[in-house]
Amino acid sequence: MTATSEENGKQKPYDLGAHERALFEAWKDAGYFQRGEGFGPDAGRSYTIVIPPPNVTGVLHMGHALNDTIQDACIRHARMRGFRTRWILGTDHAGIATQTKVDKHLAAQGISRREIGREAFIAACQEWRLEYGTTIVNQIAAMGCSCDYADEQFTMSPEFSAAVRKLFCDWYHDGIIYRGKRIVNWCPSCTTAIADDEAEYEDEKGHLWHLRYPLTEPVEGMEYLVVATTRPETMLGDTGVAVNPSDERYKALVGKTVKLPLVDREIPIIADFYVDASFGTGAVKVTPAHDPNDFAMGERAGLPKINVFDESAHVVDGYGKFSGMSREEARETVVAAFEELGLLDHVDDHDHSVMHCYRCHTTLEPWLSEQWFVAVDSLKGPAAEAVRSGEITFHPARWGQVYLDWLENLKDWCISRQLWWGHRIPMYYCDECGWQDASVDEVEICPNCEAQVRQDEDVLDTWFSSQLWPFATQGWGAFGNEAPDLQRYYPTQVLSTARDIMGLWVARMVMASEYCTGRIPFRDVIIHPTVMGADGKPMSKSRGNGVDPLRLMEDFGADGMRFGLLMQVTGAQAMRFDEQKIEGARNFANKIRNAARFVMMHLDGYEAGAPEPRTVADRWIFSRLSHLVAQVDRCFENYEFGEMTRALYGFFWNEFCDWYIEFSKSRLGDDADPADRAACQRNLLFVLESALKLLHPIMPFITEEIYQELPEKGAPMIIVAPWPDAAELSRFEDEAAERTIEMVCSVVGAIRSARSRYGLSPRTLLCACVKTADAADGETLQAHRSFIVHLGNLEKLEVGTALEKPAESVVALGPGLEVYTVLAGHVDFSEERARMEKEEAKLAADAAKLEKKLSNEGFLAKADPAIIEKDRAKLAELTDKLQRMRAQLAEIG
RNA sequence: GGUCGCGUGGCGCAGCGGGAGCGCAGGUGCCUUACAAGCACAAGGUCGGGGGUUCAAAUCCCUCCGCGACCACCA
Repeated sequence: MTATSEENGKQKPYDLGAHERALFEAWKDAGYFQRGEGFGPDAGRSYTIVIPPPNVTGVLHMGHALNDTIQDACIRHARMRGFRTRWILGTDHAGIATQTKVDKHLAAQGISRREIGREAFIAACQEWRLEYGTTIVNQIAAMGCSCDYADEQFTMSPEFSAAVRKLFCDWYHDGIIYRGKRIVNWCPSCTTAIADDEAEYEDEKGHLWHLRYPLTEPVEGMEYLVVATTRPETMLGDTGVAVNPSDERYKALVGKTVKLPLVDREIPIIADFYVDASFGTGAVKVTPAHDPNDFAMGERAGLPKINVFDESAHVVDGYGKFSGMSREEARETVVAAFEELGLLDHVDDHDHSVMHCYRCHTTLEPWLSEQWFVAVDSLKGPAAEAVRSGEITFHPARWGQVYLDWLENLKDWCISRQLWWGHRIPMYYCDECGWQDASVDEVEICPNCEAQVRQDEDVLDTWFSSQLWPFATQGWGAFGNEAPDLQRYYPTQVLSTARDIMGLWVARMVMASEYCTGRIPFRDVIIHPTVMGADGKPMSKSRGNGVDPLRLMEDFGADGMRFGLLMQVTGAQAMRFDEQKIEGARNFANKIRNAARFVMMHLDGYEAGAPEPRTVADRWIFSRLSHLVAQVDRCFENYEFGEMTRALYGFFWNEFCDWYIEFSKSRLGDDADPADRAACQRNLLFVLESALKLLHPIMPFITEEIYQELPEKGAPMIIVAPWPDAAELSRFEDEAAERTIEMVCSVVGAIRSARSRYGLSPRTLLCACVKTADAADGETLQAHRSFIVHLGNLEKLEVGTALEKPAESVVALGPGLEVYTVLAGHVDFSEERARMEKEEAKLAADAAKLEKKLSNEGFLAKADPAIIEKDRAKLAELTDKLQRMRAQLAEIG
């Protein structure tokens, strides 16, 4: 929907890797992409998403890649939760974008649009659409997006056209659509009106010309009035000069007239509060036909509106030598003429912003013309209320205010475009009797006098049809609110989009939906951050900082790109694209594959059964899994995708792989207890399968691929496998187990650290002993000695409360325990001493800081007792550790 | 002009009132039979400047500086 112009080159469709393509086809063939029936307790609830329809001639860019990943994650999550899901896919005809492209294409063959005429041109557009329209849909498929490909929509399909005509007629008959002669932003190159939102401002260096306008009759000795303007050429259409009514300098002049030079027109001097007395000379030339503010002043003062430019911005007939000149020529000539007449007072440099066409970048001309408008006053109230009442929620929430501000400042919307590619305005006119009406059906004969009628030549703004997207895609045009799909799948749940079309599209959908269906179009609006280039600037061709998502998929896989993109999502308004993150995600996918391989290759003698925590390691990983599920659920609820990916990554890599799989190794060997091995196998599978499910919305391909290899599975494919139940898993939460594993890990870490400090190979077998202050801790460690022996690569491990420090050993202090690693012959005691002194100093400093805090009366009086208690415990631990460290130091002398 | 976002170790970011974290890059040691797209260990920051609120501030408020977006627009 946001414009991407890939110049007429045909984009090579992304070639899915063999695995990805096969999985995609399997999902599609099984019908999982189509309107789902749902399952489980939520089967009655619908979850619909409409894709922001990309331009039919567009190609996938990073914005789409991010946005479509977000939507696919949401819809896959909902599908696994058992909702009736539907992700509506389709493309936008993109009036001006497509027309420009086809125009260029024809021009390259020496064909002009005007020569071949409207019908032939539209046929050319259709041809173009058929040729290129599948490109972006295939690219979306390559990403693995689970859209309803079997029911692809198009904003100019017959069904959609019927909806567009219906709304136009309804609004016309309700008096919401009206025709008027107004100033519009006119593109002289595209020769069409452009909506305010479609105009782009660019700062330009310009001049402020000070022109003398001779008074018709001198007033109080004044012969002339000096006006300041940035656009001298428009003076040909001046019909007045305005000053501020409270401006003392000009009070005597109000009501008098000046003789407009060059055209010799006598025009009045009027007073209007719009004029800023402090700017320029305080006197403004008024050109109602070529400036929106002048138009307004002209209306107030009843000035005539004289159009001096034609549709291509050349001076119209009747202006002598100026006629036929372009804007630029006319400017030079007018200024020269003033200079010649001695009426050019002076010229200042002046920077100002100038409107340009968002399509072709031609400078826009404010131009008076007959156009169709939508009166927004009656529409904006309900649209604002929907957000104010919380019926529609923005994520992040602050965008709600931006939305409301946009509505607040909304002015009537110019919907007519002087293009050919688009929905032709369904207005019919009888030139014989003057009959005119809007009609849903085609009209050929005047119902009044039976003469031939003609249809309006203009087409509608593309956004006019886009605003119907959530419901016109569901049968509203043909069946109104009774449409079966509408009843089942409306309102939609989530709309995810970029912020630049918040007003243009989001707000208009709300207004249209409230009017047409009486309901909101969606409940949650996700405004995702803008993907910036590596330099922090918006991606653009001219900057050359763009990244092609197709290339990313080739290099890192669709899963890698998806996960890597979501990892970078923050609540901020922009994200700086970092390809290293995509690479990291690819590595993560590889890690998942390898972990799965490990689990699968240790299934000898596997027997199916329920997961059952048997060891503390089991209890620990189950507890961690339970927390993870709850966290991922929370992230989905709040649409926090960055946090979600970080949580999944951390769990899978740093907990499941780094520790749980390592713990498992000693339980899976030939000499292991068969009952424990069986439990371990089941538990590994259980955690793996759960993690795969949690990862599936983001990494659909690899998770499905592995799921298919699992020895048993609860669903034919993971895409419809039931989502892990946080409430059910919460019974596994086990703080004691988490603490125990923390202790075990810290002992292993102490041994590894000692080994590494002295440059010993991890293969060197060592002896260690752990002295605990608490007998229970000793027993716990004893119970897990195989883990410690295994991960610490020990040949001997002693645990006890009354152990002596072994000779030739180094020490590490933990809470209530001392880990001695024997490094016979390797220890450098001076180095060891230095290290321990450094640690002692740190402990002393930390303890002192805490002591100071705990002796602060204000703190004791006002702080949360739980905090105080925590700090006291912390201090006790630090003090204890400090004493033991000092004892250790004394011992080594 | 208005509104909003961002300034945290070399880089990209998380944390948003009570112990400064993650990823990448860089360092050291390892091809430990799931994974070198890997493993282990270690190093690295007075959280943009200043002021305020608080027992307590990276976290809240004000202000300044720097970067950026959006909306409006001055003839």
